[in-house]
Amino acid sequence: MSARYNFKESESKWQARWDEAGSFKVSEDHSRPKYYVLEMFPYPSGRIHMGHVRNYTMGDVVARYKNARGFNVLHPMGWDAFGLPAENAAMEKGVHPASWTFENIAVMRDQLKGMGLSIDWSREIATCHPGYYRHQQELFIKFMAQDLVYRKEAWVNWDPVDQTVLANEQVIDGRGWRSGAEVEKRKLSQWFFRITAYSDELLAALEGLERWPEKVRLMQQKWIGRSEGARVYFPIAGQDEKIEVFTTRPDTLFGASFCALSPNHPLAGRLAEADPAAAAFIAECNKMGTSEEAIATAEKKGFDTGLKVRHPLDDQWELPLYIANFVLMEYGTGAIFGCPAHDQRDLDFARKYDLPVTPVVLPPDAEATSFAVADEAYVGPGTAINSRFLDGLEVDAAKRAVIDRLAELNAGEGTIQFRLRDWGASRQRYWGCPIPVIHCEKCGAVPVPLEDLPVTLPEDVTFDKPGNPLFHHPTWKKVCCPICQGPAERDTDTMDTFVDSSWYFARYCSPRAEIPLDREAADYWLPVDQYIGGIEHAVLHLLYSRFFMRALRKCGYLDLDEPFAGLFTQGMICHETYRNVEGRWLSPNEVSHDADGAWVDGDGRAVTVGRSEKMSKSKKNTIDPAQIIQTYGADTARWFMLSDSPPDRDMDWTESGVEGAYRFLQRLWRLVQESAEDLPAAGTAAPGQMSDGAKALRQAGHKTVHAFTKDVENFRFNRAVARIYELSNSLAAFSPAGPEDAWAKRETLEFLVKLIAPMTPHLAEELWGQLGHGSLLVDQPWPTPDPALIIDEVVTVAVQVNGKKRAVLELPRDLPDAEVEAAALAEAAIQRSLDGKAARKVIVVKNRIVNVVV
RNA sequence: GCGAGCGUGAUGAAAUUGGUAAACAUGCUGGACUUAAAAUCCAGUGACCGAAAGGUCUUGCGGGUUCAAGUCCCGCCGCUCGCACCA
Repeated sequence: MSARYNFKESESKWQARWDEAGSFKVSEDHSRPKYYVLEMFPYPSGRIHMGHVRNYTMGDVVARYKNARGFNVLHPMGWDAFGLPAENAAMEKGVHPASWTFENIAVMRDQLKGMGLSIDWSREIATCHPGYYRHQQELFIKFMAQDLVYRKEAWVNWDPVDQTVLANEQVIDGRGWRSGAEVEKRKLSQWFFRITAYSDELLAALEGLERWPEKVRLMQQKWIGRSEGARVYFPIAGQDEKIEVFTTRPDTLFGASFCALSPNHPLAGRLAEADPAAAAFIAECNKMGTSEEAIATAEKKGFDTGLKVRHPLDDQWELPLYIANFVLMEYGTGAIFGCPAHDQRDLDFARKYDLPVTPVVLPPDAEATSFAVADEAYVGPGTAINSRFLDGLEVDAAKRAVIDRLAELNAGEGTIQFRLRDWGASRQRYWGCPIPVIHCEKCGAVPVPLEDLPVTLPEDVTFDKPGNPLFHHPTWKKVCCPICQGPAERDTDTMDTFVDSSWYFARYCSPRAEIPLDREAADYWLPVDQYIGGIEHAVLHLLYSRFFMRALRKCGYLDLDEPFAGLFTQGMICHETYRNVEGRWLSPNEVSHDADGAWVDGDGRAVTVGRSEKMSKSKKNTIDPAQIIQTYGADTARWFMLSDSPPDRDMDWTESGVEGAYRFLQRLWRLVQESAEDLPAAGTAAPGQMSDGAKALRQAGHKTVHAFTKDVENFRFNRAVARIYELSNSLAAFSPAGPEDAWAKRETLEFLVKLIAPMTPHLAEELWGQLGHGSLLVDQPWPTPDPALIIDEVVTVAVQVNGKKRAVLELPRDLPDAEVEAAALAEAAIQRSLDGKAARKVIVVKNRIVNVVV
């Protein structure tokens, strides 16, 4: 018997045992309820980071817990393996993206296995493998047939550094989400997923996602951005053309004083061809930055086209038509009507160009004769004024009335506008899923016949010039048209990597199937019961996946709307930051304490300690999990990850915290070592008599099982960990007075070991063996507390006088209120506080508190 | 600007959802063991007054509701995140 727990030996031993036993391999089993636990799959960057450790530890706790509860648990792992970094590595280091990626996967797979995760590795997938992406190509073709994928020429966000198109979701503050380069506008022919076909459904179904964080649902709701309003037509005076406008406030139509076009509006473009001044104005608008600063400070500017438009409800009424810098082509129709009295931007614009400001909504407490708008537009509720047939109507009624009238006159109609736009998914990159389409001059864009899939990536590519290596490849794109057999060209774009991650969770159900999804497997396992990952995917990945589910349904692959029934978003891992005297960032292992306890760098120079921030390479405040696992073991890393900080909150990684976790696990091991010999044999029946101390210990054990279980169910892992500390303190303080007491100790120790099993599985297996069991703990059921033992017979009741605690009483549980009151008033400390005064009122809260009011 | 969240000891945090504020841990202080250190074990640790018994104060700030407020309501202050010229 050694004096210390040898985690290295133990961890590899148990990992091998589980592997031999096939403990985590699962298949469809209709005799048991299923549970699908999934953590967001990693990008194979080369090494796992602390965020992975936290993510996969939490998922593993859920998976192992559900397994012990008798569920058939699917817990798979794979690789989000396409993407730009592989191409960057190819350019920088001259390695092929494929070999770079697969080498990274090999390293990271070993690292993850070292964590002791309960993963069914037989289901591993990599999105860059033809065995995966060939099915994605099939899906793409099926989507095309259902009109869920289409091609159009569009203004796109062009990242000049990465030389590729970005989706709107990937443009952050006018910059590429990956490169950080300022995004340009370009017009290109692109493939789009028709996500807007489901705008309404994606929005409405959010409500049913009860096990999703409110925050994420709200973000998606805003992103989809539904607004009700009207489309209104303004005929151009003297021409046979009309301007189409979207408004959410058709009730303010009689307050209109101008119309304005976006600089990118087709009509604006035509005007610019004839008018150099208009062209100059548009050029100026396009130059303006899209950064948040530029937008916030931008002045409203317009260019008077000289054209007039006629009011849709009064053809004698003409309004000036401007081109205005604040009108977006991407939203609505790219044209607006301006009602300055009730829209702040319109008001700013009207003041600058001296246009009329007519109030048409009267606030509830204002006088029609005196109400006027000065510098602030009125956007609140009220009744219509100066609005002819609408006068006197409330805003909502006025909206309905005006929409009816517009419809009668063929001058407009009620409509619903979404902010969400179709998902542009073409990328001018090599390391992605090739778009399975052939372009033929005669036949157009022709899908590759299914029997010709996969369209594989050529291996002989070069990365010596910017742009798309597939496009530069000498032969790859030259093919025959599948329809007319004439010369044709492959589409040389690849799919956005978010396509890969939009259905991988479904592929895990039948990872080796010859078809994209095996219907039976998908029906059994889906939806994912618990999905866990970072909040950064709140919109992109989670919205695309929800769309994909519906698209798959439409193509007949499965019959489900929502991919993720439960979602948990974890917090980030933070660490202190360090800078040397020159202000350069230093990593935690470049700094140390000197003799006086001050931080110094390797040369003994002073180091400035900054606040704790999200671990990042740029600030060099990362800790390598591999090093931690090497030094302290996987269980310590896992235990610390779950301790202290609530899982949805950011947590601080500290050396002392890890050491504390390590010491505790050692302590648990010693606790079992020291007790094991004196315990009755495993499985011995409960004795009749035991000491009060032993009874109290049993009670503590059963209560802990009860509370711990609830904590795990509710993702309160930090609280669960604290309960283990409490129970182990009780155990350490307990010394059995005889064999009956030792039985209680065994029961409690076994509870403890079973409870920690999902969190520190290797140590738990080891201790289970030490307690004399030959079975694998991973096959043991979750413990069940005795309901009789989780209720106290004696309760502690606080007694207050006027709300201030004056005494604490130990009373039998459920004592009648009158007796509790009598006991409280009889207490000396209470009598002293009352100081002879009579109680005016006594409030008794059962088993909890008494408040004496004087 | 709009929306959401948060604010509790030296620190990470608990608080049965309106009922004993600070569980558990880290750190720190003292002690035991040791030639010494580490490890381990024991005790203490919100602030103030007091020798003690005990008392007073305390959950960002100010009000309110209530027998009772960290928790509910109103108004400020601060921090974090998301969206942002969305008609």
